[in-house]
Amino acid sequence: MPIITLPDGSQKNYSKPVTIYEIASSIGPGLANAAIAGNVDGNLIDTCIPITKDSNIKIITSKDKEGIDIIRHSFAHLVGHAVKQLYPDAKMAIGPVIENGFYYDIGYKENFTPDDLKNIESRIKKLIALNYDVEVKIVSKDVARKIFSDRNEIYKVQIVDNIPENETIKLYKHQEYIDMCRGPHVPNTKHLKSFALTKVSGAYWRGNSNNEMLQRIYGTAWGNSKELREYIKRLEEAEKRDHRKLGKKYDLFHTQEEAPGMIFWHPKGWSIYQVLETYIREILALNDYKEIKTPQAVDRSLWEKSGHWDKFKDDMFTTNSENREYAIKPMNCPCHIQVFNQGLKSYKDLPIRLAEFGSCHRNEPSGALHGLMRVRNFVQDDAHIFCTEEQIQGEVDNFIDLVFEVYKAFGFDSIIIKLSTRPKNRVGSDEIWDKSEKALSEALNFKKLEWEYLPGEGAFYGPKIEFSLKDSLERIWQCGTIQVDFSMPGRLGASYINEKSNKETPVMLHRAILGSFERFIGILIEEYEGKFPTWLAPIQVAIMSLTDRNKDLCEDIYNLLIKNNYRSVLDIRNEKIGFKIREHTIQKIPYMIIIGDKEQDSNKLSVRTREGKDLGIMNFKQFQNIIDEAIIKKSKSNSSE
RNA sequence: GCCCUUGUAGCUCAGCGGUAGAGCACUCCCUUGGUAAGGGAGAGGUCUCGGGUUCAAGUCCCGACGAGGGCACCA
Repeated sequence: MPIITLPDGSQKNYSKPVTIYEIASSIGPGLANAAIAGNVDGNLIDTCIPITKDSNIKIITSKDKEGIDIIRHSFAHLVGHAVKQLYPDAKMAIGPVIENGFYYDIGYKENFTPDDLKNIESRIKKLIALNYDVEVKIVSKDVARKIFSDRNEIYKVQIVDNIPENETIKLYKHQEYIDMCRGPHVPNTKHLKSFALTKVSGAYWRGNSNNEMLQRIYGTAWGNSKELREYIKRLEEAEKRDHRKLGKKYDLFHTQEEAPGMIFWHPKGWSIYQVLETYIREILALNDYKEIKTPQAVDRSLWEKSGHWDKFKDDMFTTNSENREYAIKPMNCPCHIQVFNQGLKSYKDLPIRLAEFGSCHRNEPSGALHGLMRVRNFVQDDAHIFCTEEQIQGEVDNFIDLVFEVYKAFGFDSIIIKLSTRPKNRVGSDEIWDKSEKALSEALNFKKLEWEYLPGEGAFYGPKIEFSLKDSLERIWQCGTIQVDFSMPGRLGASYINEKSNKETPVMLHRAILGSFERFIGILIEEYEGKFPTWLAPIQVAIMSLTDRNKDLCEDIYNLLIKNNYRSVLDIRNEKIGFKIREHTIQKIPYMIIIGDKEQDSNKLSVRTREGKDLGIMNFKQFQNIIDEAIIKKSKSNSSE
């Protein structure tokens, strides 16, 4: 005889098993009508499943986060219902919930187009309007297999076959359509209102590119139409921050057909790049790194020894000269070991930290290229630390601090940390991998950081910690990294003399703070929406004349600015001051100096910020104090705010 | 690499079988104006490239290349 405890602590006694729907009805018809599912002692269940024992329950509606996810999941089933009506030969595979929506993977003889999407969408609307009940049925594996094989649902049969033998299967019946799911699902399609099918794409069955490609239909769904509108609005706003759009708008860089995946940096974009490089160079010096420079193309024999030729031959650009084959370097590590190998090293020399702003080329698949984020030629703020085993922990600790220090300077607060462990395709013994993975996980735990494992995603020579950042559309990009490598130094003959006068192989730590300059700048553009903090801004000051009478003084001040290393632009065009201010504001130039007769007579400057704030009239020295403070603070907004 | 979409003036886009269009930017002229767009005139395009269909192709079809969204990949 179940005693049901509600979230407010009140209890209800039932003389027989009771369903969520019945409990909701006993509270009120409104709640019964809104009930999507129930949370029973932490587990979500359908509204029609009888509760047999004493439980704490909560009625889930579309106002709950879980409710929205259930709605999204049920929408996936509706895609199935609609698709099977329109395309009876379609074979449904999987239809999970994702962030903000859902998708369904479908096998079909033809590929779906946006027109198909429209048809499916309008059919879904018709089905919703029927307000039909969704029926739940719990069956055995054998029954489920029979149902799906009778219906020629080959993917569902495969999924059934992968479910453990003694488990039961829940079927959800949407009129003539039957789907399989852990559930719960909405009890009636009346709960399904605000949705849109957003895109079609191909997706490999079971995520394996050796398998056939299925059609994936993506959708978004929300508790009400307001939430849906807000979501679409958010997407549109995010798209405006796209670094590829802003790169054009602010004249930072471009790409063109002749060099896919490689960047033509324009003066303004290159200015950002150089400020970053200078900053990182300061950081390296403060942390006892030595900067080096190594060759761009190296004979294939070195890549054979390092293991790259074996693992990444097709992903390297190669070139020939006088019967020798060279690879354009895809990484700097083998070259750094060559530098280390020059001259005999003592344990007293370690750790040796060799840094390079190394330009690397990787022949990435064409479909992977993405603006500045994924390119074929990029420059890493790369370094390799040669050390003893005992020194690993300390070096990793210090590096993690360094990454946080640098990311903080850019205002990044949500850094995603993952530890990628041994992949299938790897070099080195299991013992070495155990040791390397442990070193990294212990360092993370020591720092009390939130992180998670990424099994099998490590580099072929060692595990890695990844520090990732999100772009404006919430896509995650790996930036910083530190990787433990017990293999490559040995393969390439690196050694030092230890305390007992014996030759020993050093451990090598691969590490990068920004990752690639290209990707990091891409993230920065989106993070700042083109409104770069003064220290990074490609143009820091615009100086403009009010009338032609003020041109000469403007030129003088412009020269004074550039002699003091302020990145400046002179605007003495015959245009109204409002027009000039508008243009430079749109270009997000932090400071604007206006010179008219008033300023000329008093030998002062009128200063305005890109935020529209009038800083008033001041002399050059006073302006310098203001801008210097902003530059030193690296702050996101002008110091005047 | 795979699936869908897409490629017109410097930029953003319209045109979708019948002599290439708009806005902004650009050039010139007038205007010298005090804090987010003053006015006028002009110049600017083998419509990504290569085939094909047609009396006629940015416009329809095929292919290549690039780009966008996914998938796979990401040392």
